[in-house]
Amino acid sequence: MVRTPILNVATVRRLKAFAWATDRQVERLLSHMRLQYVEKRTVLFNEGVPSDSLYLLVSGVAKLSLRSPDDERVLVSLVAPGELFGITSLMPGMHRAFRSEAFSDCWVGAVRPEVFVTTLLDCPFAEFSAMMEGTVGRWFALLYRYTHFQSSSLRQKLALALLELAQKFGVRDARGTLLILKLTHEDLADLVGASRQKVTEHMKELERQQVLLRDRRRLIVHPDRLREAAGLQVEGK
Amino acid sequence: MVRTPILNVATVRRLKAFAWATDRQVERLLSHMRLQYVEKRTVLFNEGVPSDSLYLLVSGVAKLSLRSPDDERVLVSLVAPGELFGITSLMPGMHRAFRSEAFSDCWVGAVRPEVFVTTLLDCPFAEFSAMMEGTVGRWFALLYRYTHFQSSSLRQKLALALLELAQKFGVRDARGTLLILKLTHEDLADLVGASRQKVTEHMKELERQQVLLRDRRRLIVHPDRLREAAGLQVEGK
DNA sequence: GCTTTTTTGTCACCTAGGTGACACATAAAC
DNA sequence: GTTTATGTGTCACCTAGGTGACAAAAAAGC
Repeated sequence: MVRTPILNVATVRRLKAFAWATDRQVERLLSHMRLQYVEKRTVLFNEGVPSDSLYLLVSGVAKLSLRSPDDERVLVSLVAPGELFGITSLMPGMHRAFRSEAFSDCWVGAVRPEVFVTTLLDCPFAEFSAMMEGTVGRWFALLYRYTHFQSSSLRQKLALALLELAQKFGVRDARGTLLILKLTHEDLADLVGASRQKVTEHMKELERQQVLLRDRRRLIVHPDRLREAAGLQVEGK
Repeated sequence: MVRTPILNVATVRRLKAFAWATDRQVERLLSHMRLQYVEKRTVLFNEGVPSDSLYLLVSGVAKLSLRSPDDERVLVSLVAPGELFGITSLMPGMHRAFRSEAFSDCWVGAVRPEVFVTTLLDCPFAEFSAMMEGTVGRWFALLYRYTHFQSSSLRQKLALALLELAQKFGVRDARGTLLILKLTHEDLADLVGASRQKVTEHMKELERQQVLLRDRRRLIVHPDRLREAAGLQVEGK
């Protein structure tokens, strides 16, 4: 039998969670928190699903992971007691970036993000989350790219990087998506952490396969074919 | 001669910046924004320095990069017009994570983060930034680890991962920092994106070098020696 | 236009780390 | 305790990608 832990202001302070909040705020927050026991290996949420809860790890160890293009599991992070996780819930309409599961038996507290924000910050949730999205959202994209780089071949990294660039710097064009910046192979190499020579080889190969072409020093990519050529699943935005 | 761009509400809308803000707010924000021309290759800020400004890229392309353990430059991201960057300034006392420089000639608008937050959100800056730190701060640590993984040897990745774990799960002990979780070599391998076998080899080697030891299935690491053994600079927190 | 510098394309060669295989140690299950 | 499953240590071998070198092509300077 498992003993339910007591979750009060003192416990929260010991966990060093919400360090910046007043006792009053913490109390109010706790009254809205559902405490749950999660057995080792149980999945709390999967990547890609809508995110409607914010979690506080009370005890045990949780794990964040993702599935790479070739179906390997990448362990992104281990979560320690006192940490908040499931942070995508603070951004409107954002889906979970990682899968979360219990690495050991855990006690987890869940709150609705609106409650979290309004009790700790006294500002409308919608405004706060728009702000988050507008500022930190970018970093997410970065984190996304880097975590997916782990366990990818150079070819896939290149594809991922080009897709990101197409999204940021691309304009539609009769032949595909034109990147409005002049990139050398060396720039690309620095971006994906590879040598210039290998990047040249792969770029040539990609041109041969018609997934991209060059007009002087400007790249034109074909996102769908690129995703396909790299063996990434073709996903709707 | 370079023509100074006009920065008004219409321009901001076209750039799709601050999409969530009202015209009134944008106007107020712009009145506090210093517009500056940054010539290609000019460094706007370096990693590690205190961060006191938030930037909006108005035109051109900016670049975020960092110096890896073995002194290579990692290109972390290219910034497109309309993007905010220098986001560390939204977290109290946080230093810049990346170097930022102009990838092409740029026009950049700078604001003080307090002004940014208070005009767009109507909530005290200190509260907002504490909140940011408490929620998103964790991701930064992740992004930090992953960007530094780029261009590191397995040995260094392992060291980086163990240091992070020591910080999260470590308790001081006569012999060093004891990690209060049971990790298999396979877990570590998943964490750094390597094969189990090679992780075993490197762990053995690290034990031989006395930078870590094992008590049953618990690790005890010596952070300073670990940093040294991996050729990471020993930096003050 | 011509010259100089930067970028591209392609070699041949080398190394870090992946893979499979298997023996041994440790821990969990009963 | 015994059995079974899970982790560890260490091979020999293979492959993706790094390195250096150099010629051809493009850009940039002038």
